[in-house]
Parts: sequence; C-alpha cells; structure tokens
Amino acid sequence: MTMLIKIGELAKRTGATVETIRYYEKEALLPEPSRSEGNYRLYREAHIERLQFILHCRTLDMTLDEVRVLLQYWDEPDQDCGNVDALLDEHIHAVENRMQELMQLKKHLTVLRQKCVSSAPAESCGILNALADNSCHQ
Amino acid sequence: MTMLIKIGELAKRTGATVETIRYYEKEALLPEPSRSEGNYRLYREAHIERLQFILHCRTLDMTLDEVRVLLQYWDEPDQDCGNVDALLDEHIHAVENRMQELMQLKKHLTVLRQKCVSSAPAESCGILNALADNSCHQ
DNA sequence: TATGAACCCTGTAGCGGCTTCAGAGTCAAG
DNA sequence: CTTGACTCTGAAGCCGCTACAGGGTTCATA
Repeated sequence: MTMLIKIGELAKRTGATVETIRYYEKEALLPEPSRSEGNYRLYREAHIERLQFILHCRTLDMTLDEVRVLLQYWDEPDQDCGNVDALLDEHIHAVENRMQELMQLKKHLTVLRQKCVSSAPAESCGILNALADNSCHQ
Repeated sequence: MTMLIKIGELAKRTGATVETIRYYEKEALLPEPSRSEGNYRLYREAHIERLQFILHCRTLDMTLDEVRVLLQYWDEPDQDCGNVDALLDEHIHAVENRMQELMQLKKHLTVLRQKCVSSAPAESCGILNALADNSCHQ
C-alpha cells in the first residue's frame, strides 16, 4: 500500500506552500497527481522527492527554466549529464557577477552616505546633491 | 529660449528607454511635460536632471518607492534631510544582506559543482543526486 | 442530525519594474 | 505624395509566486 497524502501534508513535509505546489503543477514542474473521490490531490513518495529537488534548486536561486532543464535529466537518466555541469557553471557565474555588482553598489552607497553627517535642510544635503550631480553618474 | 526636446532625445541623453520614461510619468516620478501641436511630449532641462536623479538611484538598486521618498526631499528643499540618511542606511543594510546570501549560495554551488567531474549518464551524476538528496537540504 | 472548523477546489488578480505589442497619428526628406 | 523614422495610447506579458473570492469536502462534536 503506497501512502497517499493531501496537498497540505505535502506542503508541511517540504516547506513549500500549498499555493506554490499548485503553481508548480500548472507550470508542469510537478506531474498532475491522482485525485480522491472528493477531488483532492493525492501525492505519493515520488512527488515529495521531486518537489524537494525543485525547492533545493530554488534555494540556489535557479530560475524555474533552469530547474526544468535539470528535471529533464532527472526524467531521462540515460542522457549524458554534461549539460548539467554547464548549467551549473553558468549559474555560478551569474551569482559571481551579481556579487561584483553589489560590491560596487555598496562602495557607492557608502561614499554617498558619508556626504550627510547631520540633520540639515535637504537643500544642502550632500546625498541629494551627489545623486543629482551628473559628474557623479559613473 | 529654453530648449525643448522630444522623448527620444531625452532617452538618448539619459540612457533610459522611451518606454521607461513614459512609465515613470505614469508613476508620477516625472511630472507631465508640455506637449507640441502634434501631441508630442516636450521636455526641458529640469526633466533631464530629474530623470538622471532617478536613474542614478536605480543603479544603486533602490526601489521606486525609495526614489519617491528622495524626490520628495528634492522637491521640498527646506525639509530636514535626516530621513535621507536613514533611508540610505537601510538600503546599505539590504545590499549587505543580499551579498551574504549570495556568498552562501556560491559556496553551495561550488561544492555541488565538484560532484560532477566528467560526462556520464545523468543517473550517476553527482550533481543531480546531491540536489535530490534530502540530507543535503541544509 | 446539524453545525462548525479545517481543509481542499478553481479561477482570477496583484506585486515590481519594466518590456512588448497593436494600431494609430505626426513630421521631415526625397 | 510617399516613405520611413519617430511618436502616441492602451493593454498585455514577464517572473515566481501570493492573495483573494466563492465555493466544495471531511470529520469531530453538540
């Protein structure tokens, strides 16, 4: 007897919300589960695993399209997994780039922050003036 | 004679797109400009500066709501600028937090990436298996 | 048996910050 | 007079959910 669980239970076990689970089904990331007499979704072990896989990818900030690609390998285990590496490499690069951007950003913000030391009329606020200044724009 | 420019010219000078400019107008970040006989928007110096201010804030990853707050000081230069500091401090914190997250992320991704060294059937791919693995989930 | 609470269903709209499109009008050059 | 570059409005689409509204189901308790 395979154990069948309803959507709320699946949510509880995985940490997803009920709405997210339904959303993933609509997006075809999760297959449509069977239904009870009262039309409730009934999930089994395989669904739990698959959802966990998806959520894990999401904690790594992958897009749903990236997850879709990975799931395709998951579904066809005989394929060459070379593209899995490639996808991951690309993703790592994207994360690195974003970090670089944020570091630049923080530098700029910190410099900007220094320009206002104390309460004063906005007119003379160094921050506002710096933001307005064209020359400061790169 | 003040020089008047059309939206395309404003876009070229600031680096924004025409659509973004119209969007900012709809969002009341930019005031409605005057119009030509043929109903074209006609911008003047002040619009250029204001748009540059907004774009500059955006390169610093501020939300439009944050920009709105700053513009309010811009518009009323007699106000105390204390809140400008506060907004900036908060924003710097947000950027720092995001950086922390991304660093964690990158660490995870790099570990994951090591698990697949060469082309092999997806079934045996360390990456996919690690993503599927519950124990790896935190 | 009635009723209430806790769960589930579908479908739609909203979020932010644009981007893209359809369908039309304007304007200057050739 | 036509062509092509520009402009206009309004609506829809993007991502990854989240939050409704308005119902149905299930199960325990009074």
